[in-house]
Amino acid sequence: MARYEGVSASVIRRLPRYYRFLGELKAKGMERISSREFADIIGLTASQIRQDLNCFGGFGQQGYGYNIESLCAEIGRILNVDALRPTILVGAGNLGLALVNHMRFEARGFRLIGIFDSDPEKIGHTIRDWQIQDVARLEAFCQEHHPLAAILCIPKQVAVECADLLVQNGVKGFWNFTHQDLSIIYKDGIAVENVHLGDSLMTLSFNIAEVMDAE
Amino acid sequence: MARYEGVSASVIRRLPRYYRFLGELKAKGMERISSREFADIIGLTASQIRQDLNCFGGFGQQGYGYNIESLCAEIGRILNVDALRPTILVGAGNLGLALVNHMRFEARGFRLIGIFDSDPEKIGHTIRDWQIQDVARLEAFCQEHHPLAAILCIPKQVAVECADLLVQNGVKGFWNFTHQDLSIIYKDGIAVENVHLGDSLMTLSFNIAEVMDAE
DNA sequence: AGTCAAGGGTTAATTTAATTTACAATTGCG
DNA sequence: CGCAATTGTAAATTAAATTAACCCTTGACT
Repeated sequence: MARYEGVSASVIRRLPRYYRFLGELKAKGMERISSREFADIIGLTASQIRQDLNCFGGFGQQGYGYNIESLCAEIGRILNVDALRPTILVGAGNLGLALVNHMRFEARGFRLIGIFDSDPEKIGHTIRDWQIQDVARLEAFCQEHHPLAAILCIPKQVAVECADLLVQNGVKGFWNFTHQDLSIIYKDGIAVENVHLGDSLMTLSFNIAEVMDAE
Repeated sequence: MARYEGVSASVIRRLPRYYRFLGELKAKGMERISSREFADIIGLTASQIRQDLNCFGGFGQQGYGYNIESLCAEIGRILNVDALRPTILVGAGNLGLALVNHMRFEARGFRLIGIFDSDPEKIGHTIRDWQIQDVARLEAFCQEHHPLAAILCIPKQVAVECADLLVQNGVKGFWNFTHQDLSIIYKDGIAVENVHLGDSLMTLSFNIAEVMDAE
């Protein structure tokens, strides 16, 4: 049984936002906040925030509000940001490398343990602390180091083949930047977060057309 | 009046997916498809596809199905992928450059006309066809070349200042990779597409914890 | 030509989810 | 000790997404 079955996906998607804003407030030195103040900052309503949080338990105090530090810690625990799952990157192109250089994986529950690519030009090069390995060694690596998560920045044509191999070797989640919709393939038991940047850009295209027509 | 007021955001967000799959089918040489077949491929139901498309008009033929090429063209027209809006990139770090190198902007309604950064180390360097310019020249550049869209890959602290300057100089839409939620600031008249990769990664963290607990 | 099966257009019905409202219960503070 | 603030929570409301149903057109086959 999953920990939080029945909590809707939209609530889950708001948690990282709460976490992000709370982290900023904490950094500013604030100690407590009411749902109303928080709502103004984050752009929601007070009751929605209270209701979202109550899906997971009561983290506030009546008459006082929420303690920023402890609420932040609670949401971090719900999101499992301390898990430090062994994670690999497959595909060391521009995008993959940008992610390695930019993302604070350790602050979000992931620990990078390997980078793979098929391009002989790239294999052997070192990015930060990691040496790019031949994707041919992927299965052997999995059997030795047991990654739980994988970041896919590879061409669509090889995405399914690669993902299947990883699933068979124990990977439980994908951060998927390929054009292949993996969520269609793995219905249960595997977590997939698709990031379709192209779709996002086209949505923007539509919305720009809308606001320009509205004038 | 906007062109498609009243069409819900979730329908809009499905359009790029339709467009993407139709493009693949077209590339495979297929000519026609029924809503049922398409539903199986894309992972939805036939009637949802019919209903989504009917928000914009009737593109199919009863007893025949949809002509793939013309449906693809229609959706492209709705999404405005032929607009070729003058677009700038602000922030030439790893992520910004990965986007420039990877995204097919021209296929999605955008034409890159300039790249800006504040780092003297970067200014002057050439990426593909574009020379990185000093962000101090941003306003002058806008007044001369009138960009309509901007891709923001800059630190949170300068995001609002930069966005305000661009809005004042006619920019109508942002593809926002900063941690600053711009959609809170610009309610109407400006299109904002936030891409919070950190939030996406945390959502994955939650979902991996869920599937692992479910076992 | 005529018949029939296939399949989209369209409206209605259903289900589900998101949101708001409301108020009792609790706490901090003066 | 009492008041103002503010959460917890359930109920009510609203909105949206989804499914179902059926008519109508089209193309294919005889």
